[in-house]
Amino acid sequence: MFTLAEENYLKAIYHLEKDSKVGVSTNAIAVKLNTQPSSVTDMVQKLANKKALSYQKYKGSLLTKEGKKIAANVIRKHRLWEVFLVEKLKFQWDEVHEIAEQLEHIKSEELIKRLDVFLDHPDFDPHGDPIPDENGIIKPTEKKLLSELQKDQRGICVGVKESSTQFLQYLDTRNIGIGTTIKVIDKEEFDDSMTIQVGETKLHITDKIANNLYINTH
Amino acid sequence: MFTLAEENYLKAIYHLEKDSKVGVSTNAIAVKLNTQPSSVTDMVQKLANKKALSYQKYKGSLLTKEGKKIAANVIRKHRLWEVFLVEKLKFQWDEVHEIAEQLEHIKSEELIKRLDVFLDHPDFDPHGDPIPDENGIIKPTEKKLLSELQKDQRGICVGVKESSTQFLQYLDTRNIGIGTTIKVIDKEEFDDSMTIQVGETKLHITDKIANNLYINTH
DNA sequence: TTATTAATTTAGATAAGCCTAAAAATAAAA
DNA sequence: TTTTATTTTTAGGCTTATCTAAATTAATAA
Ligand SMILES: [Mn+2]
Ligand SMILES: [Mn+2]
Ligand SMILES: [Mn+2]
Ligand SMILES: [Mn+2]
Repeated sequence: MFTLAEENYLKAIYHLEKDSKVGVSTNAIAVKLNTQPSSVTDMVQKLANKKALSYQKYKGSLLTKEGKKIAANVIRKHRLWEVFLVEKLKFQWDEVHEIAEQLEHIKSEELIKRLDVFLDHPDFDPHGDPIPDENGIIKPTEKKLLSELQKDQRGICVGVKESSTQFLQYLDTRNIGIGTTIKVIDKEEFDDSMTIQVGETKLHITDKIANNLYINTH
Repeated sequence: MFTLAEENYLKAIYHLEKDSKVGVSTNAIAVKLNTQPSSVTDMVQKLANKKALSYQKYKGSLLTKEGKKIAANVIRKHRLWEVFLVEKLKFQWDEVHEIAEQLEHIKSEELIKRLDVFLDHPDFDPHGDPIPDENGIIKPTEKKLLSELQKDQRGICVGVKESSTQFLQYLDTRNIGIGTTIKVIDKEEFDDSMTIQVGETKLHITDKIANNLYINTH
């Protein structure tokens, strides 16, 4: 059994591991969890004892198979609850993360099984993030950043990379959401800004925006 | 703000206070929460500092207005979640308590407000217990114990006093639930057992059963 | 009313999860 | 390859929520 704090560490390390094959640094974990590096050292040593990750002094941490499974399951719960909050309780997509941070730690296999059924086995959360299955498997999806699109290319917005309230509300006011069709009208090489078409309206966006929107071009 | 542990103490004291106007004894709280009396002393002193209850050495504890409000709100959340689990996720009524014990501590006013709407403002939980409103008010309901009924009286089962899995499953196998009409066919003075009619079938029950079923005779 | 028993509190520990400050190891720069 | 800077760990503390054992107070019985 893993405590709430332990689950949060595993989840953080899971997200940080994503790209790098090399050990996740103690400092990176500390930044992500808003704690001190010394606290992280304590905890990763504990998690190493519990076989949830492998850890070598000064070399960082890597989740074990077991650790990955725990982390993926917490993420599964987080995202299923977010779907529930948006689909059933009619929350906005920028309001659900904090609550899901709490709900993801509720312990009951049966609860999640039934929630999944109740929500009709959703594949993605309200931010377009994929929901791992019961075994922690995430099926890969076709998507690229809007910034990677060329002039005149079009696609459907399938997710956000950032999901801060600020960014989500920015998108809301511009009528951009999951499912929205976006076409690149023009790209400015100098500052990587672009003009896009959303519905009837043209919009000029900075690279920061274009780097945080996932698009499916198929 | 109150911690999970503090909320559990307040809830326990709230339930224990129900009848007695006198202070709730330290030992009673310890028994209810399955802790040692010394732990209770520590905690009630802390809660007294936080103005959630009044406490005098050797005299027990009594919730303040504030303490009662916190407790009632936790109970409100517990019962709303139980309704959700049974009505929406199709859990049995004997399966929901443990999960609700966790869910009751999720912190979000908005969540509960919306859950209440989603469930269509239920007045009672799956065990027939009343759900306090946003102000912690519980409207009094007409009910008496089945054991208080006289021969030939009839009524509708509106709640259970005990709600252990064992008892709830006992009722399930005998087709007794909230809403079931029960008629007293006969009462045995010697051991307080009774014969009751449930649907087409007659059933002989002990005083222990009759003392744990709430009946509305109107 | 005194002696005994029961209830309650205090004292002192422990584990989890965090912190600050100092020491040690590694990485980067000169 | 030294020196310097950065990262990471260790040492020592703190808070919350527990516990056990001992002391104290209240209740009950003789
Ligand atoms: Mn989220
Ligand atoms: Mn999300
Ligand atoms: Mn319950
Ligand atoms: Mn209930």
